[in-house]
Amino acid sequence: MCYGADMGKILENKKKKKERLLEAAYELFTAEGVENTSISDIARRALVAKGTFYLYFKDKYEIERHLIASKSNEIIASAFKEAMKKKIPSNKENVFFIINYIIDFLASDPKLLTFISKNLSWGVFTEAIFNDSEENVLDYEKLVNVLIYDVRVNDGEINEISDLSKLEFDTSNVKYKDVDIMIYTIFELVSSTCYNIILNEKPTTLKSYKPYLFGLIEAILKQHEI
Amino acid sequence: MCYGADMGKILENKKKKKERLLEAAYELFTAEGVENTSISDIARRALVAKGTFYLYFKDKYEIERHLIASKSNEIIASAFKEAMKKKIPSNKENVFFIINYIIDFLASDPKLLTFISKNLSWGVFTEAIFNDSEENVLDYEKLVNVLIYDVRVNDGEINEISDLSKLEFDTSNVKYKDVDIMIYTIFELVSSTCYNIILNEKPTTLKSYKPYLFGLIEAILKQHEI
Amino acid sequence: MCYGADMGKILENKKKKKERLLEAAYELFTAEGVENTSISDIARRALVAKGTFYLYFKDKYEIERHLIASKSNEIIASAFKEAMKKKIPSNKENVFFIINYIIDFLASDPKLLTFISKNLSWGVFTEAIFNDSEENVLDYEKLVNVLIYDVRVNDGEINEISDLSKLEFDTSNVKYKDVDIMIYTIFELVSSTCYNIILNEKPTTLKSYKPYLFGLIEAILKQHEI
Amino acid sequence: MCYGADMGKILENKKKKKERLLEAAYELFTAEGVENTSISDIARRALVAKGTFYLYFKDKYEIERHLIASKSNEIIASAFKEAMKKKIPSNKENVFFIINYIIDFLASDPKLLTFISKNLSWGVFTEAIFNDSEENVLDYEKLVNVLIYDVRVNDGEINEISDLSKLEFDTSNVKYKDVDIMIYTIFELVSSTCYNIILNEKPTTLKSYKPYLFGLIEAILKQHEI
DNA sequence: TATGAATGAGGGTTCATTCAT
DNA sequence: CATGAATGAACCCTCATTCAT
Repeated sequence: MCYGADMGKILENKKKKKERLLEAAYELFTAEGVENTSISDIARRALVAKGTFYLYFKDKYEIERHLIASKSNEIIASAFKEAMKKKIPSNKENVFFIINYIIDFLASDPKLLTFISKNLSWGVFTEAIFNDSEENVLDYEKLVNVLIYDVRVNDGEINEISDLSKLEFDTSNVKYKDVDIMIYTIFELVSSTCYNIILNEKPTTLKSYKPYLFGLIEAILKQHEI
Repeated sequence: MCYGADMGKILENKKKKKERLLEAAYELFTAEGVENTSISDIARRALVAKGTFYLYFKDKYEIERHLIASKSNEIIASAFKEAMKKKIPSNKENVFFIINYIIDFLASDPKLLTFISKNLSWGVFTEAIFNDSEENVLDYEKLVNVLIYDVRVNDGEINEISDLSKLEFDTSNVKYKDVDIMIYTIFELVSSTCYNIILNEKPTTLKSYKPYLFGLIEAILKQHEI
Repeated sequence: MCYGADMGKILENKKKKKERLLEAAYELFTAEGVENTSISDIARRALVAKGTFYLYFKDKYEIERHLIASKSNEIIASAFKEAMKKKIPSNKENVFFIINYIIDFLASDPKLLTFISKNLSWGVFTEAIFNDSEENVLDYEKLVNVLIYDVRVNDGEINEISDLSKLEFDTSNVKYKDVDIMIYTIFELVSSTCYNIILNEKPTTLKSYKPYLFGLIEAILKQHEI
Repeated sequence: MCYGADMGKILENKKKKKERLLEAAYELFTAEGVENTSISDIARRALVAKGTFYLYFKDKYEIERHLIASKSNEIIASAFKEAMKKKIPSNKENVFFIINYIIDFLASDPKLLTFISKNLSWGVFTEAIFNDSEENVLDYEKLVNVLIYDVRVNDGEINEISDLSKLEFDTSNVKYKDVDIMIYTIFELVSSTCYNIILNEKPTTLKSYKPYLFGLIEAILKQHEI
């Protein structure tokens, strides 16, 4: 029948379908919750037959994992990009900028926050970073650099990502030990405390909480200073 | 269903049916997850007819809330009790003792940790404390005292629980401001960071993480010192 | 998309399934009553999976409405067709013929009578006629013509169905006012009185009741003569 | 235990419970519909244990039949009583008065109408009259007298109720044949036509319909005049 | 590839009925 | 007589998954 169409178009179409499924799923997940969304719903919204879903994803949870990974990376990558632009010289200021960027981003999109936070943990996060061979993968190495080192770092010297604790750059007069633990702690502190505060303004508002939060992050950095 | 001859057992069952349902639900929730547990499963495991479930609980989530509240309170209450026994004079030491107790308790019961952590947030926690008029209710007031004030505090002076931030006792030479935010932060920090560490020993072991954690708690306390 | 080759077959099959469901439902409704028939029963009898039912009908009552409408229309349409064939010149005789036809039809199929009479009211009847855009729809306009006007009526002149009371054709020397009320009264009288008489022969037999009934219908017609 | 109490009180209490159950059922049936009312609901509203229901009624439908019979009789009896009071000399006027009374009564209580009309047919009606040995039984004989004979009728002459067709009183100058059929027709005509008209004002209002209705009743009476 | 009709297991929920007290 | 906890069958409905087209 229609098999005379050129292959490029078909492939493009295929890609588009996956994209549409992801998009549809995201809209439904954020609006109704993952548990209240059926594969039928997703397919219907993507204007795709139900059976087609299974050509791209195993089940609802695979699409969920995809979304969590890509949405997280999206946020972090854009924070990272903005930080790069600013060329902030101080490590601490860089960390602050990035975290502040992420918090404000999530505060401006509570549905995304709800979706991400209910599912995202540091475990999922690092898993996504290291295991996902897809296009959205974040360069964790660079992230760390932006977060805690001066951007003038020599790239060539960091290639053993899984051994972050050994990263000790001399790019400023401050060095850190146990960088992975440090990042882990910051990540968990920020995500867990901000969730309620953004969504319910409890026990206080985001604005009035930030001084405490950044004070603590400073303390975490100090803890790991050598 | 055939109950056999022993009437005493029937009576026992009647009295403890709710207990049995809670117990069965807890076992299934921790083993299979809440979403993968059906009311049928719970009833079957509790050796009770499916319809009987509805005599005690509205749905799966009511039983879940019950369990979260009671299990949390159990832990916190026993930590609190132990702390009382010790009569630790210093506030900081008290806080450290209680948090350490809870962490070790959860580390010794990973199933409980999985269940609690997936469901417990500070919001649920305080809700449980303030709204639940059931038997397991924790005395939040005393908890706060144990956590941050000297135990010799005069109880009569604290009765406005909802205005925790105004509690400023002169029982030690240290006073705190924004106590609710302080507790919130500690709670979220501890629960979110310990989850992965206990269950996966990632990014490090509990033992090696504790110094960082308690260092941070100390920083939080210092932040709120007046 | 392009798989339209055997769509005809699929659609035909679908139509058959709907038919089977309707048939099964009808048999069960007449034998056991609507309230005593479950969707499971209907699906089982239609040799179809339970879930399949929901592909065609929202619930038991949708199928019931379908059946009432189609069965009623079937009867009335065939009465109407027969009357057309006869080319009876007198209005009154036309009305008598049609009503008599319907009564005899129902008397010959008590199950249908039970089903129809328990559910059919004039409200349902007219609703079916005007709102249902399906294949079984009766041409109410023509029905009215056959019932009370000479069949030589010029169709073009009647197109405002909702304003039946204004239909006043000069096709015979008799005109009627309040035609809708007239039809309503005849409909209700016939259906309510015949129900017991056909099913129980109480308080008399159908044969001996007919003179009274048709005498009354004549009186109704006379009431509305202008 | 309480078996020392006098029997009168116990019996009275028993009667009260039955009464309460009937009352509760009526309220629920009219408000929610019979099918949407459970035995639990009835018992709860009657402030009686669920098991107690079964001491008085076999099931929901027994209580329904009770109610239909008693409510119908209530209406008819009060119409009858009012007619007696008026001492209307003419048969026709008597019939008109009673029917008008009933129609207006039902029009003023649509919930009762819904309940009665969905269930009441002439069959149920006469069954109730003849089979029910309870307190609310209507004196059908007197009813007929009031409806179609002068009230000065000699009671002694009518005692074969089941042979109503033989009742031919000389109390006015008008005699009727086939009285049972006559009453049947009037009953069915009135109840079926008034249902929609009262509840939906379709196809017209009650007020504007009455002339037609009473015209027809007059025609029915005339049909049976000897 | 793509489709969407069909499936049927399994979930939640209700409720008439029983029965030990 | 009265109770009401317990039962479990039966209901409705959803939905992941399959498969012929």
